[in-house]
Amino acid sequence: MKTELILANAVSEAVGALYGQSIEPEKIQVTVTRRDQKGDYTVVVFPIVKISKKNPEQTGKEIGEYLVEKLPILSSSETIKGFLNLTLSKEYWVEVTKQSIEEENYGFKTADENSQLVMIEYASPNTNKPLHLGHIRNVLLGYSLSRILSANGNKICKTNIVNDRGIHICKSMLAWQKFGNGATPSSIGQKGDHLVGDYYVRFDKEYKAQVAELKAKGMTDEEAEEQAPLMQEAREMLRKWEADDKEVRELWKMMNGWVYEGFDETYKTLGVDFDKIYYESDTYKVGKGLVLKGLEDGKFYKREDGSVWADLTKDGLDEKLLLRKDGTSVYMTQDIGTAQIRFQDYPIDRMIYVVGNEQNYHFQVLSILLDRLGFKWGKDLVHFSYGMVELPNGRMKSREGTVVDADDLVADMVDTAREMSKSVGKLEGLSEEEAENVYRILALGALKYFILKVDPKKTMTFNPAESIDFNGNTGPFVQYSYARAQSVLRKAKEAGIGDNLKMTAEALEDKEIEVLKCIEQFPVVIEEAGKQLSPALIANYAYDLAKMYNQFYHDCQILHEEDEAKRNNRIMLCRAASRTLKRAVWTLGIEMPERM
RNA sequence: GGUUCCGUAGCUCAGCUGGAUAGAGCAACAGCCUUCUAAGCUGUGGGUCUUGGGUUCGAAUCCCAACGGGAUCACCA
Repeated sequence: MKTELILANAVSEAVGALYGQSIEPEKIQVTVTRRDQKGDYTVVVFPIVKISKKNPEQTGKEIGEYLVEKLPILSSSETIKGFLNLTLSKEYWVEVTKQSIEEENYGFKTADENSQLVMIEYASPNTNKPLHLGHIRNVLLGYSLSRILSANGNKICKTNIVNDRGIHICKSMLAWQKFGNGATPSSIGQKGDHLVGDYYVRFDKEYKAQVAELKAKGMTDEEAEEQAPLMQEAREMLRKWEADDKEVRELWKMMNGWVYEGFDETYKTLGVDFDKIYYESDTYKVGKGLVLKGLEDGKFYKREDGSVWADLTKDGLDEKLLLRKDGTSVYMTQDIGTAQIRFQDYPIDRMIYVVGNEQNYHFQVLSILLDRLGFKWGKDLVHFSYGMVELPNGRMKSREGTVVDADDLVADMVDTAREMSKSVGKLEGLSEEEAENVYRILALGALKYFILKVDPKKTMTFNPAESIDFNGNTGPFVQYSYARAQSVLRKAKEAGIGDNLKMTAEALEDKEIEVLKCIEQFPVVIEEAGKQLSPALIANYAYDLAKMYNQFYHDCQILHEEDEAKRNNRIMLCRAASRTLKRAVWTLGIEMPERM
């Protein structure tokens, strides 16, 4: 049981015994004691004063004395200004260390047959452009959430819905047909998603030229945009695609195939994956069927022009289009279809969509519609909404070429990690291959931590120069703390200091208890992060622990300590701290280097 | 305009369901490498928590309003 809970229960009991009136344990606030005060846990006594009818000092003192008497894990109590500070016994901390080292799943819960199945959708790219910085935030958040929920004992299904159809893909296809000269990823040595993206850009360029030409001949903007031959050809291609034209479909399959290979590579370098990928080309028709059925059942209505709408005015929203007058489906219809198919494939208890906050309204509507159509999780679906990533000079704009490409960014960061490591002269003695792996781990650790440590719903600024920083509140700092601890453990082993050391309460020092207090909080943090769906909570926790450990590490001797009991304690602390760090950071998808 | 999110140090961000003197990092300045990793540690300076009300023993945190900023309100996805 969590320590906070034990203490809250005990206080509740104490209040009953001392003042003859009960108070529920939930109403008692137990928090970790401020670092500058003596004690480990603090009980706020103000709410109890009403029952005790005594002043806060007196009340705290009485409860404190009662608790120390009854609870063996407590060693002392002290009341300051209405805050009852409790100090736990040293034996207790020895026990915590033991648990955190020996329990494989310390702080984590394991899924069983009664666990909820949570499906998490993330990434959701279009197939006409490579992934960019915005996708990175999305993918890292989604993947981290899956790990956090898994650590909280949920069954997880990671999924991705690929938007593989529509006019945007036709634009790429058309430009490639016209200007590509048969270039393929292998023939020109370019990643498939980048190749296809380049032709999307090419389309735009040629199209604009045509529009300009037409306007010069006296057309209005609208006319020119409408009548430009390229746009007409792209529309024609989409019509052919819809009509299952063999040639267009072949081209579509081939080019999408290139894109998927490119995406897979990016996902792999980022260290994320999916259990099931859905494609809109497979799901968009299903939504149409559901909408028509809903129309029959009177849940939606048809306008004179033949378009189908949902009336959401009772829910405080407006009316939403579900099928165009020509009977084709829109975005919303597709999402309904995808939901249906997923529900058939898996017994989903909870659905989480990781999608940017520009779609808040869409998901509000989707939730109501799914609920209306009878999906049991529709009402409670979670739109995990995150803010945009901005650059120091403003939003990313593809037109201005300020989009930060995902692959380029990772490559840049690996380069920086390599340069910095070499200039500091670290990693000497490692093989080229081993060193490269460390650079990769550091670069990704920096990137992931930088993005995950901020509150998802806030728009964040991504400064390429600063994000690659390896000092201060960063991923590499956490990794560094781990690597140092590993180094101590390695050297202890080399020196023949055995594996089965025992921690002893008598030799336990205050500084060590500070670190252990942090380790003891780990299960609480994981649980809280699961409830709040917050990777940021864990990232900041990991930094706190790493910092505290580093401070501890810095001002005491470990291997050079002559007192054997103290030395053993410190080595054990290294082990406990590094394991907890590694476990914490696992939920963020960050790897730990054994040395750096 | 409607809906919604945000506003904390010069900059980037923490601050959980109200609790003690509002915290980190970066940047600036001053120290610390014959000792287990200096990607580190220690210290100094830097704040009207946007503003104004309210709730109460107690508010950065909860409520209301104002101001400022983002997103969205398409037969695009």
